[in-house]
Amino acid sequence: MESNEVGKRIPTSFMMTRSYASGNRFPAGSHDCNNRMLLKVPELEAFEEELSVTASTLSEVAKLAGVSPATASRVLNGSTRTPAPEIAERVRQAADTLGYIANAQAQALAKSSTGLIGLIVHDIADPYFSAIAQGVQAAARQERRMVLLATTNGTPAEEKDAVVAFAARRAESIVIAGSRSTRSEDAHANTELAAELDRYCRNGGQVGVVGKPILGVAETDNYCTITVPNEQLARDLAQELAHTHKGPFVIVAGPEGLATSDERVVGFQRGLSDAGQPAADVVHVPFNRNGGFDAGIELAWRIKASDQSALEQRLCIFATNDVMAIGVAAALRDRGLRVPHDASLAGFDDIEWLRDFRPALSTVHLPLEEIGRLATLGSSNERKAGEEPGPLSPVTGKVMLRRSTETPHSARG
Amino acid sequence: MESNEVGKRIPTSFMMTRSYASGNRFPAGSHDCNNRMLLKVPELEAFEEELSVTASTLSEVAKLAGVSPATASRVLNGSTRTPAPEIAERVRQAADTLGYIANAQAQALAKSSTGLIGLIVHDIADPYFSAIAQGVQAAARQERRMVLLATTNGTPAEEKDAVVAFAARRAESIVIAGSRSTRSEDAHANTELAAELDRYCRNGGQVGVVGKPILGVAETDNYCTITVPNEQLARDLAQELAHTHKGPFVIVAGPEGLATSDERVVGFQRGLSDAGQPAADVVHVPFNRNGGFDAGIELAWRIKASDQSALEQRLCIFATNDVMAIGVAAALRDRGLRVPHDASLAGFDDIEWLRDFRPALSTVHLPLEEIGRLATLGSSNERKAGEEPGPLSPVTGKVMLRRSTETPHSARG
DNA sequence: TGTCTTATGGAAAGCGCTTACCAGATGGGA
DNA sequence: TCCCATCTGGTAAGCGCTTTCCATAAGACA
Repeated sequence: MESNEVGKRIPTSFMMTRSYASGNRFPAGSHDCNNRMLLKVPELEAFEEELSVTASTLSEVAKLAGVSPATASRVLNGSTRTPAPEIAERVRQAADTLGYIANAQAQALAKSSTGLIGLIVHDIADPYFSAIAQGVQAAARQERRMVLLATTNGTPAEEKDAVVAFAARRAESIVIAGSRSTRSEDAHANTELAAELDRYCRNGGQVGVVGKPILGVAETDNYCTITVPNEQLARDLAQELAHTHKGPFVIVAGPEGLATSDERVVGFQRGLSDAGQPAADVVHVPFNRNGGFDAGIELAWRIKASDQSALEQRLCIFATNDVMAIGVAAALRDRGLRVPHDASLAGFDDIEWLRDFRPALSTVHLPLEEIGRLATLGSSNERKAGEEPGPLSPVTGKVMLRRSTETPHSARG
Repeated sequence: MESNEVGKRIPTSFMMTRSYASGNRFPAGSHDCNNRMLLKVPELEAFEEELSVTASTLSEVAKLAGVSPATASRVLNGSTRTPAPEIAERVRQAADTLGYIANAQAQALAKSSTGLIGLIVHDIADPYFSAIAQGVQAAARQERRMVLLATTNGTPAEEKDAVVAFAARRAESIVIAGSRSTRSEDAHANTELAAELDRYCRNGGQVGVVGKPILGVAETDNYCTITVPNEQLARDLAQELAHTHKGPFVIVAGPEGLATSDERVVGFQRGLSDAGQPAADVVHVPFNRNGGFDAGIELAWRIKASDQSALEQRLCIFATNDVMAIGVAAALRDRGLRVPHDASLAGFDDIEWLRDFRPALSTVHLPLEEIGRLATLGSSNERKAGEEPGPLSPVTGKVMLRRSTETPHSARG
């Protein structure tokens, strides 16, 4: 195929000018200051189909409809001004013929509103986060926005990267879920995250945080926190458990410095103390199923070493989240111990898919999906007129005592 | 506050010209052909902070660095041309001072490449999908792209909407997971979905489908299917089960017309027939936990009505996915029946978080995360040079026989 | 019939970038 | 010393839209 160098200087001959664009990739466009390429007529047929290779543009539609791009825009993409019905129909027709799909990027640039909302989670495969994601997604749909997803493994550095990426994409709001780390080795990354978030807010971005506010971010109107009363709930849980459980308590917690876990530990201890019980031992392990499993192995050892017939020696294990609790349960089972027969076990979160787990796990119910929804809505511009900027409708949880913490009727044997 | 009507006709007085943009929302910009607004000096201080309200632009950086935007672009956003080190440094410095973050929308428009990948799932809270999402996310990160998420509840109509939305955003590829529906009431929506997908492909978009190719989409190079050998695997499973199980089989399937489920049903039946067993009864329920539960209630009834001491009457239940199997298990337990004591139970997918479920569920392992990764990579332009365009590295599953299908040693009682 | 207001379509600027092309500078070889 | 190839930064066009402003047409009213 003979193709001339592209250039506006080349005089248009009888050859047809054709839309070329960058190869045939989707987001088409070329940057020859003149993106028309010249092809010889004989070759034309072969490329007939490629003609449509470039997504059609508003002006193409306009041209086909015989109107100006302004008019086409007005009819196709809602505006205060509504062109005459007859014209509108023609435009719509043209758009249909061409299979026109507005370029959201261009619209975003022109209107400076992207309809994007960024979601940052530790791990989308974790049921805790996927439940929240569900809520975010639902809220986003309701507001006709799209969600951009980023997973970070819980490292502040990656969270920062995600914030930057979202900021670059001009997401209108960012929802960030997942416990903050207060560990010293994360301090630097945390500061950077805060700075980035802060800048994002100052630039008008809205952010919704699930859990603790991120340290160092100015609490502006665009900064909304969905506070989960972890401490209070853990305290409630401990108190309720202390009611029936007479033996020692052990807490299987996440790494020290993981805010959510820490809060739950503190609350639980406080609850014990309220009930006149001695403080619980705390084991720190990774904040996931395997962490729980490892802790469970340890504890199994301890349980076996104790006098298993003495009710006052029976252990009550509190894992700071459900997934860890499951790990603990698996480990105990693996070691031939039974819950609640040989030990009580409680978790936190009330992950939905655990409802069929047996023994049914005592835990603290958190309305995860609702939390996601609130964080999204809270970080939405919709929430402007006449609402307090503070933590909107605080999330409430509920202690759920189930089988896993029932005290066996008789002494164990 | 006194503010004049904006307009270029207003002569600049001693008043300061200030960047205003649309409110103080992030993706700033205004369309007064002149987006400078005039504020009286006294009011100025109050808005001092807002000055930075508009994210800074490349030209601002360029100006500050005393270079042209072209140069700034070249140093900041990688190009073949690298300006002199001294200049580059100055630009970087300026960018830093201004807290410049490139506007990805604008870049996308100019470069016509968005780095976006769209993911369509039925339900992100479903562990099956969240596992796939995990893989997609991982692959996306690897290719430095971002994922846009859409959930559809499995309805083709919403899937179509999602495709359109992604096309509008000029996502470079779309990964679509979740069973296709072949039900007649979905036929229309399916056609539309196919048409949309087809157009998307023709426009150069890449699509990766998990499971069955979508009917009616031309199989072009940009269309990649990650085929899951559902039928074969279900067949394998049936054969293995038939080895030890002597009683009747029942299949708890999703709605008729759900491709994935249908395939598994067909495969299972074939496996039974291979093994010389009569075909299984099929119960159709929703393709989720509750569907399984309902079916389980039914089956419990049937089990109880049968002679529970006769091994030849013992039921083996195959649920076409793990989540349904869990529902069945829950229902049986609810009715006082035990697995595998009173019936065998098998699922499909090998959802990760079921590993701690007891009795351990026999199932077919599918590398879900890998599937997500493959679908993403497969629909990536990276996969261009010298690779077959067909279904790349077919996914392989594996039958996992576990406790839930063990035949009790003695007759039941 | 003439003037004024109100609708309506179009021209064009601009959103924030990238990049083809250009012009000026620099250096090497003849 | 002159010419040419090479390098570098800048200029400006253009990505695909939206929206302001303008011109014109159409009524409204006196």
